[in-house]
Amino acid sequence: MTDSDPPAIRTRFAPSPSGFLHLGSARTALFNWAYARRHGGKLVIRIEDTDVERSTLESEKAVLEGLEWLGIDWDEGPLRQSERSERHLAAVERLLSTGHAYRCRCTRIELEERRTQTIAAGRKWTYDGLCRDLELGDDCGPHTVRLRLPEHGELGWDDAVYGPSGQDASEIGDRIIRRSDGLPLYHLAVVVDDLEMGITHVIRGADHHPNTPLQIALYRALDADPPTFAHVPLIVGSGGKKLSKRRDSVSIQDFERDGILPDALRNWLIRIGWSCGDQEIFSADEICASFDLAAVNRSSAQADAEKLAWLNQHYIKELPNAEFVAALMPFLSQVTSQAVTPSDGLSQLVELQRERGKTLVEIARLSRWFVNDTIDYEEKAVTKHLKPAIGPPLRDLHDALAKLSNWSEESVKSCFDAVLAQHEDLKMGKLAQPVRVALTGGTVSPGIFETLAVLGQARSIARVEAALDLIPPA
RNA sequence: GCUCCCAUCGUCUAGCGGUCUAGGACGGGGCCCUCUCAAGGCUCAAACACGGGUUCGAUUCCCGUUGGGAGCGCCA
Repeated sequence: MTDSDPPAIRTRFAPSPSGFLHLGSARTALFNWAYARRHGGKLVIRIEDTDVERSTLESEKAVLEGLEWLGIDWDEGPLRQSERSERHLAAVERLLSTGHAYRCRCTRIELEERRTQTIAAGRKWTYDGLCRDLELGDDCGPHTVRLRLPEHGELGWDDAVYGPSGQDASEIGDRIIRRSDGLPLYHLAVVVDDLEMGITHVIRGADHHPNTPLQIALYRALDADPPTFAHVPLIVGSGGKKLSKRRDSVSIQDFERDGILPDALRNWLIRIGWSCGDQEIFSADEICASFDLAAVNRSSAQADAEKLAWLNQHYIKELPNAEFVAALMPFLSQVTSQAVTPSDGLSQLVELQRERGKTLVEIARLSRWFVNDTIDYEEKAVTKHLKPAIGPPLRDLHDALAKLSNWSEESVKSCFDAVLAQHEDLKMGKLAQPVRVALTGGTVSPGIFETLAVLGQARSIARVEAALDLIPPA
């Protein structure tokens, strides 16, 4: 590599491990991943776990598993920010020695007092600089360290999404970068980490946009070039309000539990705040081939569950049979107390149910009649369709079905044809629904011949027989 | 309160001064198909927040209003 080569692209995803992978974080991760993949770069994972109160190993695991489930793979990490505090502190010392930072003795209570006064006077609070020129040494007692900002001057950058952005240094004020207990603060840690990890593109939520001027100042004080920043619009809930844990599904695990396919969720997320012509369906490869920061929107977007459902059904319809059966298995187990095992019948059933449900949960629910030997009859269905008049034709159908020596959609259909011919006033609909109730307990199922075929002769006949007994006497 | 950001159908979006009687998708309505439910096909309704400029011409550029959002910690 020569000096003129552009540096290889390195993006990062830096979640704080708060118990689960949040929807918004997941999309940020996806954008970082897509951008790195698109440009042959690397994605680095860094766990921002300096908040010991909230950070646990389990929650870190949950976040990582969420990424894997979504199909997001990374090249380096996970690194832990908590293990890098020496590097952060070294940077503070450097800043101190170059005069870009100074020690501050102001206490929390003093600060709080001055802040409330300023705000009461209707002014924005920035540090008033009391310790700024005191040139306090390390022996000055309990103290924090503050970054020394220029009095004035634009702290600007060209955001890859928002375009030219920035704020005047006077709006920021001298901010604390090392706490009085000696621990580094977030903004300092982030800048040092991104710098030392060689991150070229910081793609993160737009909630960080207002924090960026401070970080620009930090890069300058550290005598380093800032990376490219790209702030992506926030995902909001219905009504444009903040996503709430109560109202909305906010954790990736929620979607998995609700029977959403990872391909569908990934497709849904990538299209929130980003588009590529009229294309709606994006495979992982297509995302990697076409994702572009310049096409990212600037306004926050609502998460639309209906669109996700549609995408999910689309991917359900495309899933290879074996994968579909495997994906459905745990959901089937939830709707029956019987053991569910893969079988030819199950493989066939799944083909019939593909287009009848939008989630795995829904498809499992629609398939209860197949995996359960005991039928839950819907009372309304029974009283409506199992009436005395249907007794004789149903009996005839039963007998015809019982005589069949080869069991198939075609042979079963011939039995229906025969019964219909025998009973002149009987229409297909009048016969099919009672049979459907007999087989499934309800009024909803795939085509009646297909349902019979997949259920098999023995089970079908037994169920029709049982239904015959449910018909009240005339 | 202060600073910053955002603003096209209900929702996600296309549009980068004339191509806009504003396109696509989800959702909604209707029709067709039909043994139920779906799926599928066809079809309809639905938006440039408002007010000023700039311009021969604004959805597109500028300013303001309104509405939303974010940030203002010895949290991350």
